[in-house]
Amino acid sequence: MKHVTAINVVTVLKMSKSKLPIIVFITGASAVGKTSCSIKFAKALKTQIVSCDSRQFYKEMSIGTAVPSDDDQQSIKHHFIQHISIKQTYNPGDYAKDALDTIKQLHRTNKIIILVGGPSLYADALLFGLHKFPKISSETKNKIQKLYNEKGLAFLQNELAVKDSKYYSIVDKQNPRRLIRALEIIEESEKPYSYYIERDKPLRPFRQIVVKLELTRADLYSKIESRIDQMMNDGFLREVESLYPYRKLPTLNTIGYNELFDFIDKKLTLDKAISEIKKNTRRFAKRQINYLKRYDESVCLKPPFKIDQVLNHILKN
RNA sequence: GGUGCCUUAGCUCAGUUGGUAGAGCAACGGACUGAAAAUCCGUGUGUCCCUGGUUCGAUUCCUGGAGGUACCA
Repeated sequence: MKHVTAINVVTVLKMSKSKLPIIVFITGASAVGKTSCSIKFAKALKTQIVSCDSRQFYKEMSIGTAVPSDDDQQSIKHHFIQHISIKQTYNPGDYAKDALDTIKQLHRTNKIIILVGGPSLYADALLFGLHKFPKISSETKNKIQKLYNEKGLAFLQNELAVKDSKYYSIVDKQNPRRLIRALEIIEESEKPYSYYIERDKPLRPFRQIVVKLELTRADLYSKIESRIDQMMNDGFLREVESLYPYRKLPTLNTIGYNELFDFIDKKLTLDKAISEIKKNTRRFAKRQINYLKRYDESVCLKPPFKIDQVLNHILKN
């Protein structure tokens, strides 16, 4: 196999058949080593990093979300790290719009941009686009939420079955979030949810290379444990205490923060809270690994996560 | 050393009046188009400590071991 090193990146790009600029999406489970890998690759490619980590967006959260260190952020320019407040509402659609603007700018000077973050709806929204949906007013949100609170899941199921039987046949009927979302769209626009998802998705002006970082389950779990111990040493509890007044905000419904709020409320001992954080992070990692399976066109890397394979992939396709 | 009790899933334990077993937690698998570190769904993974006996059949009853535990010495 032809050996490609970072030194001839320029050559690789010239040889690449595709004229489109490229996004290399570095992803994988929690604690797999995405941050350090992305910095390493960004240095090799002399480019910048866009984050799609939905918890590193927030100014007020840093220890529990493992944001890149100041040194790392100084050595490589990062975008969408701690750019908004937990008091703002922000969703994958907002992010995709913002990030698309930034990426268009960056692609003027860099043919390759690094995107980094766990696999998620935020990453999907940016990389592959979401369908265009109407904006939901807070009145509609409150109305549907109230219906659910007062009349229950079965009522939502019946509503959706009547108003959008097509989507009803494929939706997860036990999941209130899905039903609420669809009913919000219907309420707001008087068109069925399925109408929107049948239309074409917006095209993206770049080529996506998905790079999955992989560790054995045992290695991943032990990295998760030691990372959480490190967070506690770094003062994670103080960070959570400072956010206690905002604990009801949806954004703070997050692994780590939840369990430490319970400790502050004396519902858990500190040891129990920490072991719960570890357990919930393991489960989260499993969900992420599951989600990764949808990216069938991808490059899988095992430690030490070298860039060669990625460059070869760009060359070959 | 003696006596009692215990030994069943990764852990804590239930149970089978003899027909090869089930809860909680953990674990594992999956879904997911604007709350996504969220939300939702599914799965029992087992030399029932070992040994011999009784029995058509023993994880269950009996013999003898082993390990644990409590009390007495």
